[in-house]
Amino acid sequence: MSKKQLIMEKALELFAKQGFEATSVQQITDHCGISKGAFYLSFKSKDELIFSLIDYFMTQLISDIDYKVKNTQNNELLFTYFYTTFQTFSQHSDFAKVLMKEQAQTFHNQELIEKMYMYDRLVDKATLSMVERLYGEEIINTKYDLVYCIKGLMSNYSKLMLFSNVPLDLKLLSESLVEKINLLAEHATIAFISEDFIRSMEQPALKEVTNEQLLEMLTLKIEEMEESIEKESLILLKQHLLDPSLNLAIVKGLIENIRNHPHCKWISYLLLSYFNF
Amino acid sequence: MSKKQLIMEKALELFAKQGFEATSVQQITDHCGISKGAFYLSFKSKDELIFSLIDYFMTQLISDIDYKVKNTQNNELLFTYFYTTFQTFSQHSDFAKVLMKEQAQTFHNQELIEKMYMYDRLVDKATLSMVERLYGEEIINTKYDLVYCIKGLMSNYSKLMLFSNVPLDLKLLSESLVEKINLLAEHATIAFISEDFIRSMEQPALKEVTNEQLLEMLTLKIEEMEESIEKESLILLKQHLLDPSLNLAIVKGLIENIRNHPHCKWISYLLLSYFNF
DNA sequence: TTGACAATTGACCGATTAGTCATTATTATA
DNA sequence: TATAATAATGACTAATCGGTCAATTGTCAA
Repeated sequence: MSKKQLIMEKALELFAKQGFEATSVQQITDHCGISKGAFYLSFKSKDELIFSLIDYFMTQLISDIDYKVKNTQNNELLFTYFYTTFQTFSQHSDFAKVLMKEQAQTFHNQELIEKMYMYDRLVDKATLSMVERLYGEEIINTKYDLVYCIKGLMSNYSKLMLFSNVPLDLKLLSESLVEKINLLAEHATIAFISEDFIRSMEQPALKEVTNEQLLEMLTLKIEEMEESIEKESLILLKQHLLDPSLNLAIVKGLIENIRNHPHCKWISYLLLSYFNF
Repeated sequence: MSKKQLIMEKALELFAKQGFEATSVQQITDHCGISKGAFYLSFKSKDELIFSLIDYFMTQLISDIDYKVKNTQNNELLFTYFYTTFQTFSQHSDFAKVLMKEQAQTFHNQELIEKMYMYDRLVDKATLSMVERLYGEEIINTKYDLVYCIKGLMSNYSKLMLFSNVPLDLKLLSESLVEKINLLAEHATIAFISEDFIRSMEQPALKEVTNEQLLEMLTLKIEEMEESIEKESLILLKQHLLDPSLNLAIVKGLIENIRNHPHCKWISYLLLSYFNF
């Protein structure tokens, strides 16, 4: 076994127990029986290690799911989907635990968050195409909800599987979920998640906007606006960004002034999030 | 506002954004505009702060849910359950985010993990009693699965609500979940989670609260409260605990008086279960 | 056996953390 | 106004972190 693999295996055990942030490089190297320096011969940083782990397992998981979805008869498809996923989680329970623990944006590395988000979307995509193939036109309104139900049930039962130490009957579990999802697909009528909603979520998450960016946008906007309360408000807001002197309540009011102007919606949205309103 | 409250509010904002571990005490005090020393005048450690936050919100949430479950007509119960929970999450979205982020055993403080586990079990308990009341004998085999489905769907849709920045139609969301759960309750036949399984997972949850504990809590609460109907009610309840003399109806009324005071939710929940209401 | 090179080590570094405490500022009282 | 009591401060400590690198050990052809 290469040193890299050794580190990945041993580190995964610790991450599953304690979480990524809570595990130090020293602990990992102790657990491997190597020195700290040796760690950095295999990985250039601790981030690169978790990056490798997530890439290694997620590519496998997603290609597995995708292959199964594409190459299974309809009558067995849903069962296969659940069963293989649960089996994979069961076989690689340490990784699954890490995934569960770190799912909610625990990482500080922006690149890693984006990677996780991308993998999540890929799973969604495979699930959606399965749902569409299985139920066709009859669930055209509720298909996104169906995907979210599958996700919700899977993640909750996975938690049960991973964090209870009782060995579970994964076939029975998968069958019970198949029954549930079939029921929902055939009889549920109220759609909550619409196509539009999905599209609005798909846009890249807003990065924290900087003072400089806001100033630049304000300057441009002020130039293009005609004399009005809105323009006056923008000017005051710009001055406040350059030299903060206004009461927060006043700032909020100024943003409120421009919030409904058709050309200022975006900038007011950014200002609101900049000032944490 | 007391300094303690200020710290709790400001810290919650940061925890929601960055997570508990990733937020330093220095950041919190900067955000409050106070010194680091001042923080330790209000809380004896960073752990005590997150402890207080979780206690403060979870006691409210659980007593709210419990009360709703006990005091809503069957035909509206499930909707009310979903709607109030989503509304609470929406109103206290920072706390809900912290809850989501830290749900998977991220904490290192053992006491805190146990506390979270206890609260989780209490929610399960309230949900189970709702399910039993709604569907009675017909779901006797699948009731635990039903509870887990409710949890899974709720947590997944809550994530959607909290981390998408689009305002959502919570009534529609609740209605769609009501439909789904009704379908599962009425038609699902395959049970995965058995009574035995639950029992094997069970560790001591809420111990029966004693007269002495209640007296102590009441004494503390009475001290910190301002003159009001609520305080008067607490004093009468304390006297009744020391020397039972009041009619049960009066006791129930007194508890009702304090039930909606934000600082009395937990104690009223404990009183209700103590008197078997 | 030697010497050149590669692999490995762990003491060390700067940064950051939770938490402390002598000092200073503020408020209440006489 | 003077004095005591209380509140607040921020420089400081000890510990831990990820990451580095001069020094040491191991390997193997000559």
